[in-house]
Amino acid sequence: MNSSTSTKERILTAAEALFAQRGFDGASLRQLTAAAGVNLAAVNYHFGSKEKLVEQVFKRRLDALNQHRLAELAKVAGKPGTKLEDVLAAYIRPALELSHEGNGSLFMRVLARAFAEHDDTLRQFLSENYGHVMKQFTAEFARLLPHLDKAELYWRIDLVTGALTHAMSGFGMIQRKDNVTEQQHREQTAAHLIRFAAAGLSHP
Amino acid sequence: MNSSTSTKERILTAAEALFAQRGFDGASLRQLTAAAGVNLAAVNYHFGSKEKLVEQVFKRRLDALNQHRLAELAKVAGKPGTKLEDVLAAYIRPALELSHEGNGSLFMRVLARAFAEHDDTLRQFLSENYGHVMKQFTAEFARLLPHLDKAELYWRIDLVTGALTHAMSGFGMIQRKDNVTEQQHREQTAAHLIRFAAAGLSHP
DNA sequence: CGTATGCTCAAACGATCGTTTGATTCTGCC
DNA sequence: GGCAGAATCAAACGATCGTTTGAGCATACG
Repeated sequence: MNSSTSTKERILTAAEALFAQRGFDGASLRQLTAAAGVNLAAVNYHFGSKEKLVEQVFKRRLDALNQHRLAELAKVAGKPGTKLEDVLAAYIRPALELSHEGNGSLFMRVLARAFAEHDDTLRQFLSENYGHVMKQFTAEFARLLPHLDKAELYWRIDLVTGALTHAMSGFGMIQRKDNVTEQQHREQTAAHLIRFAAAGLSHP
Repeated sequence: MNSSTSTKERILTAAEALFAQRGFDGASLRQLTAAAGVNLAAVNYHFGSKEKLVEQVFKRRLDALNQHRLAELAKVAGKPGTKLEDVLAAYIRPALELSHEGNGSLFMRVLARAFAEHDDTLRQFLSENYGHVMKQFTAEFARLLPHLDKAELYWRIDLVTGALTHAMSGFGMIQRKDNVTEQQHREQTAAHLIRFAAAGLSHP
């Protein structure tokens, strides 16, 4: 049924890369299928439409991300010794580590782009996949920050998410230097982000 | 030469709104000119091309934003009594207040979208318009945070910018309630952001 | 008044888009 | 081997895109 990698998988990988570079509208199916080495009609045959393909590109990565995040959260949630930094690490590290799986760093740009596209159907799709994850994290944050009321906590988590999204997309001034590996850079980013977020979350 | 508002101005205003809703690629010149009440050919006549129009949409707002930011910074930079929150206010408030000028809130989405689009020419354009502003703010931050080395400071400013961009675009969980005006909501956002950023910037 | 200039307009151009079609090739099973 | 269904292919479809064209209208100046 498959060659070394299936047509479907090759399309998803090429789509992720091309969407990251050119955007969802900017990347045409002709560029996409050419990069994947498949026929133009393959996308509509396997996915039904370009829009469905976009959803699948997201689903493939977001399912893994959410699973990873919740697994890390489960290790520390509710435990007596848990620190704020531990929960932040469970929230932040899986997102940044997504770039370690093949071509995952491109997905970060896709994700950041999706946030900006502000497309309602896509936004709803993300909300459905993110909703229960955010709920669990918020509950644990609330446990560790009992002096904050709910509204105040929501504000601060939102700002943390903003900083994380920004850092994930790699748009900022901070660029990886040639003498550090991508993994080292990611760990630096995570460490900075966790300390920054912890200070921003817990200040009186 | 002009009607009540000139064709050029009507195009710019309609473009800003439509770009925010549909994106740069998603908004067609036919939708745009129809919304502006002008002829289809007017865009190419007055701006030369769609791409030039995009640049002008940015330039109109970014010039005002940079001017406003630098004016606020000049009030506090180098002064002995200046607090970190004062510099952050000069950095953050003009960005959020951009939404008070007509239809300015739509521009925030356009800006956030431009960050995500990652288009190199647009990125370079933003860098050229932002570069000297960031330099001046960074210098003042460095003065008030002498215990941070340059690399550490860059990291933290980058994260602040991420949180600001996120808050500006209004993508987060935090939505304006019906019982608060837009101005009140913007001031709440600014206050939260400044305190959050101050804690994240100045932590040991 | 005549004319030059700036602007607007309907119409068309070529290009590219996502999608569909129908024939062809590949694959697994009896 | 032969057949059924899945998969791939080249080709074309209609729609929409940004841009260009050339005629028509307005305004200002001699």
